[in-house]
Amino acid sequence: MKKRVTQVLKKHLGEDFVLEKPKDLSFGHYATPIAFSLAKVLRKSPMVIADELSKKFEDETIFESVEAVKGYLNFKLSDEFLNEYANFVLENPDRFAKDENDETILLEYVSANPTGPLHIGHARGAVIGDSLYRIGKHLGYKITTEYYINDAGNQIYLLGLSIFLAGKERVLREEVEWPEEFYRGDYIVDLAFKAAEEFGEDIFKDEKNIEKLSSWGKDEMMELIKSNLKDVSIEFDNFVSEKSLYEKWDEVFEKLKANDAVYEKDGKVWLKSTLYGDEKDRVIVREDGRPTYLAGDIIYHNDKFERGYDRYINIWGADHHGYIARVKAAVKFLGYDEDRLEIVLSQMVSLLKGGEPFKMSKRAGNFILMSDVVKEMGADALRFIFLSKKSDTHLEFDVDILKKEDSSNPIYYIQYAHARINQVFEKSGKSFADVKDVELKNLDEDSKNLLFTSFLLPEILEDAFKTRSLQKLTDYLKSLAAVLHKFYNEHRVIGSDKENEYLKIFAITAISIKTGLSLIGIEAKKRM
RNA sequence: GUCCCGGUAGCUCAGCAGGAUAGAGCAUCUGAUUCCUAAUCAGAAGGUCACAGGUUCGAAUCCUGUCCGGGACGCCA
Repeated sequence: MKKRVTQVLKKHLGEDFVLEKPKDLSFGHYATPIAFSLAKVLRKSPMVIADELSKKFEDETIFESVEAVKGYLNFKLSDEFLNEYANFVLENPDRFAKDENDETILLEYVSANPTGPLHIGHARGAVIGDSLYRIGKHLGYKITTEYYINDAGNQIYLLGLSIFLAGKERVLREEVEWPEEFYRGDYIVDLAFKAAEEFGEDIFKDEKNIEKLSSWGKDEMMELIKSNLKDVSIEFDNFVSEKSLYEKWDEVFEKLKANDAVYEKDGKVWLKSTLYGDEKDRVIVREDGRPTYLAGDIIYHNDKFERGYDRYINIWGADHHGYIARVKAAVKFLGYDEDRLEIVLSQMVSLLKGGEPFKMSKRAGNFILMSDVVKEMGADALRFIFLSKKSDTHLEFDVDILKKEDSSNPIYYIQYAHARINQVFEKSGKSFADVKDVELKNLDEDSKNLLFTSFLLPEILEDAFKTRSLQKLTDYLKSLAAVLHKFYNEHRVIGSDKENEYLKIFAITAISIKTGLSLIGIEAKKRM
């Protein structure tokens, strides 16, 4: 809809104008303050300019009126246009708000260490990533999702060691001296018992088995993580193992050397990341020859760029923000355009329950488990709350409030709007198809408003995706539901002389809500 | 000390590629149901947009500085 309007405006106003939605719909459906910016150039008052410009639109059937008000140019869409667009949506409900884009995107998210279950912080990134994927795909982008498994390095050894020691202590009932660093939490003990079942208790007698337990434990944890994700309807296209990438280390290292990106000092190899805006140079190979974590990420990003996507999006926890500069520097050293790599940060989450801090799970070693929260409030509510706030700001919420089944819970509010429409259709004995060909004309303001608001989905999606601001979609769904509820309270549908017109508009609204909800991973209910 | 995020209604937050009277939900108060689900709606009340300068016809929005809160500043991942 916005595209059509933009096209018509370009014809008369040129390329350069800002199209906005007036705060008050009574001004019009769209507006532009172009006269203000032209005022300086033309040395005329904005009012006069707007007045002159408005006359240019007299022959456009898409608008019912184009008015100049206090320097603004306000556009009201015509019934003719709205009806035509409504027909288009009802003919192709599955294609509503779909678009075509050639851009290919590699979206990496979650990528939590396979050393324990997912916690609430991971969940936020997971939900944002998944919804970005759903929306992007709907808009036609070719998106691949990927999970980077940190299965190399010290933390995997620590996992194996923790299981080993827990086995000694709890299965073999031996005295154990715990090191300073290890994974706590009852899930480690569970793993120890499971390992005893699978390999026999003797596995805890020889330290040589730690490696085996590491690898086995990592696989167990990946399965657990996948099932945590599945509980909120998230699946990945690819899983990439850090360990397997090291085969390419020599090759990548040569490339860095060839591009004069590294030097040796104190027996270590450093990346000259300072040259590209990092605070200091970073070690990528230690004195003992073991590559650092950054080395793995360099290989990984080299691998990503070799696969030739147009754009790379990483969703990271905000505690990694200091890491951005060095990875971008590495990408540049590898000869790729670092602007194609975009990092979306997901900030910290604080949870309350009944006004008190949400209890941390002893099972997880004092983290708030994603699975506990899902159990507490349900996947839909969790998804919704995470998506309704900007990703890069702190978020605090109370699970008890999101659990209530009334207006304080936006999900029920939206679901109820969708259910109401379906119940009206059911009561009327008609289907969407029955009202498809009804002509909408002489629409009253309320009808027009509901129809227009329902039509906004495509432009909202585009805006939300391009700015990576998914709260725009949840906000929109709330406001669309509000317009529907208001309409419902003020107009009787069944039995009115406009029954079929109203039903047709309701059908459009339902399609918009259902489509919007599906893109944030929530199924629209037909009855509540 | 450096960097990142934030400071908008009692609470949780939108708005911030400058634009019409700063919004929503919750909480508080008042009202609406013989009628398609009241899981709803209508209305009231609630604001020095942290502070101070600057740019502009116009600033919550952009720039500078200050204050306050959170986070990051590993050869951990």
